[in-house]
Amino acid sequence: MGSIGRTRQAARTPTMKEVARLAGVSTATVSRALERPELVSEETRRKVADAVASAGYKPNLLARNLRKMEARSIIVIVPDVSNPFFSEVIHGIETAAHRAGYSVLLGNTENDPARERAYGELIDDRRADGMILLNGRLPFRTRLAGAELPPLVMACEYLSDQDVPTVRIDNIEGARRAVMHLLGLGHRRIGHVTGPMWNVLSRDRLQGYRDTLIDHGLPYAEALVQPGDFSIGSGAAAGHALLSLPEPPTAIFAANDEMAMGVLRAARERGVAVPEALSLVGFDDIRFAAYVDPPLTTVAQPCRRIGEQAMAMLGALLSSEPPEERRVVLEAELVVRRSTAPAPAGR
Amino acid sequence: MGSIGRTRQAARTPTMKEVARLAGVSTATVSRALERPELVSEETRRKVADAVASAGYKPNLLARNLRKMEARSIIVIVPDVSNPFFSEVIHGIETAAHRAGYSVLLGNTENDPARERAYGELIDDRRADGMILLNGRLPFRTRLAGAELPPLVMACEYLSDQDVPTVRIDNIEGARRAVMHLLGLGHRRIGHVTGPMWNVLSRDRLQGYRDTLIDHGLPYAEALVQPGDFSIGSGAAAGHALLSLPEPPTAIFAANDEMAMGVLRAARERGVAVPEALSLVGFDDIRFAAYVDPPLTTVAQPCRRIGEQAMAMLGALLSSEPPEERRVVLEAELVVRRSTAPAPAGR
DNA sequence: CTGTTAGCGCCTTCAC
DNA sequence: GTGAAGGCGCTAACAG
Repeated sequence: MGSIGRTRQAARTPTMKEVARLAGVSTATVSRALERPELVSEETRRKVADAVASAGYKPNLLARNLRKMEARSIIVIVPDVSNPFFSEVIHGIETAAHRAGYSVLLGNTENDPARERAYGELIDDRRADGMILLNGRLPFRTRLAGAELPPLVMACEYLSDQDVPTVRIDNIEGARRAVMHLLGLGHRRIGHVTGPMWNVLSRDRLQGYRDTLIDHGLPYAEALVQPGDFSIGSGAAAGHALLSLPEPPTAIFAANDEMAMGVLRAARERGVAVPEALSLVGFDDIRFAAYVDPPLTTVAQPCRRIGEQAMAMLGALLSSEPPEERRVVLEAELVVRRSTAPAPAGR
Repeated sequence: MGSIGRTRQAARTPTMKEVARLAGVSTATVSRALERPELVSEETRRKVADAVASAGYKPNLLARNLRKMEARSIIVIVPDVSNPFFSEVIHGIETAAHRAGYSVLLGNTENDPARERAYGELIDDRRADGMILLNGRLPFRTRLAGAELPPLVMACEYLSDQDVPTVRIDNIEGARRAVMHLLGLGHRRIGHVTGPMWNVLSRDRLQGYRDTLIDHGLPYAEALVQPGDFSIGSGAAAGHALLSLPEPPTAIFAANDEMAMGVLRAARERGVAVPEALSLVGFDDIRFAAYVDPPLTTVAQPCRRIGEQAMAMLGALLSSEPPEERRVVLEAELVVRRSTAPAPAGR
């Protein structure tokens, strides 16, 4: 096609060739002047800079990426961006990625394995160099062994049967701290609202709950453990179930903050005062945990830091530095607010 | 370099050329078989499909994107992903983008103009085809006129002095509905907590508040209007200020839900019962508005739909269809919960 | 220090 | 219906 057919649209956007012409050098030199100026003489560097400015040139990253065979972006696979816990982690990832010169692609999956896989393929497609998983399932159809795995880091969740680089907290220990706090306040009948049992985090928190009770010579009573699914509604249902027991618990540990809020609602609906008649501990410390009434005592996950560290680890993987550790476990701290109080004297 | 030097790494990932060889056709044919199968004979199509399968071939989108000069991705510029309101909108955007075959790049800016610009440049860089803005400032150094604007849609916010495609609600009307509700309950002293005044949405909501009062023959009293910045803390401060007035309001309309929660806290701290002694209306209807105590009456923005529509509009822009309308205004509905009640009889 | 050359992997006329 | 050829814009050897 001759210059006649060229549309205004296409004519816009100067290319490196034009900059080279303007500066009176070769494109190779322009390229160098831009990416490794130390290889270019002071003077040439200036000529190029001027040409770039006067042409309003911006390198075409599509071309650069093809040439270098890298996308300079990573994909974050997450069940639900609008979940306050995940969005905090993503915030951390984004910060670290930006710092490292990577863009963040968002893959919201609603827990649909098909969508997980679709996003996982972005790596084969070469549109993403690496991937951070905020859920506990690898997004591949076939079971890959360690060496075949693409650059990938799991954040929050983890896999016990595979060696996948991971950043998370110790959920068993977190749960232990929650229960210890309640025991320290004199509670002996402590209920638990679990997350979904297909989730490792739920299982770990349950285990932390049970182990701590047993370690302290208390019985593990199935009746005091109600299943939930991390939603507020499920927490409310579980709360009602526990509070209508013949001998209701004086304290409840919920496996996340949303469910704790549900329990709170159930307690209110039944006229059970928190913390006077019922102490309540959540998990995660999402943004609103401090603003319910009463403010929620909870096990705080360092969400942002988890995100930042996960990205840092992925960055190391991508530059094929051996990441210093493939399994980082951060501290989760109990934040005591006003939803917990000493056990009622009666019992 | 000969085949000797080829690393295992590079050898992996079959290219279209190899598929062509396997199928005994040209690369052009493979390309066609993949993208426009109707141009290829039944039989060739099958041969190609077989070759693709046996080679485990996946097209390299980096190359495709360069060739077609499009990135198939859009960038979402947002002040804070972990803000529950924004994350809902993003959720909607992501859903629509996925459906339309676009990837979503996340640009979190913390309201830093430099970062806004950095992300805005992704379009010049050709790493993004279009952009959705969740804040009210164009991310360009120079003031661009209409025709020069890249494909861009503003969601939630808008610019009054420029013709930028926009999806949002009518904030003046939303505020009016909030105040009408309070008036209908018999309140006559109604306070308002504003958002930051550099924000159009804040100004609109304030205007809706004032206009409605005046339309109903009530005075607009500066003392009843307290500035906030959309944060819970600022809401609490404003709440204290309003409640310590000689003649405190019997109702408060806060320009967003977080600030309403802050007011709620202030009321609690001062022993003012909500809704008995103080009615409270928020704005946005974020996820947790329904779960504070008492559940918050609020003006609900259709966050997801705003996101989806914004992406739909951007999609139209990108395929250079003339979008049907460049300014969509969605309905915001008042959701009445339990934080509002008839005005105390006394006054 | 700089220019020449040769593609990255794909798509798209243009002929046949 | 198919193949040959050219090139998207850039960078990485390799000479000079």
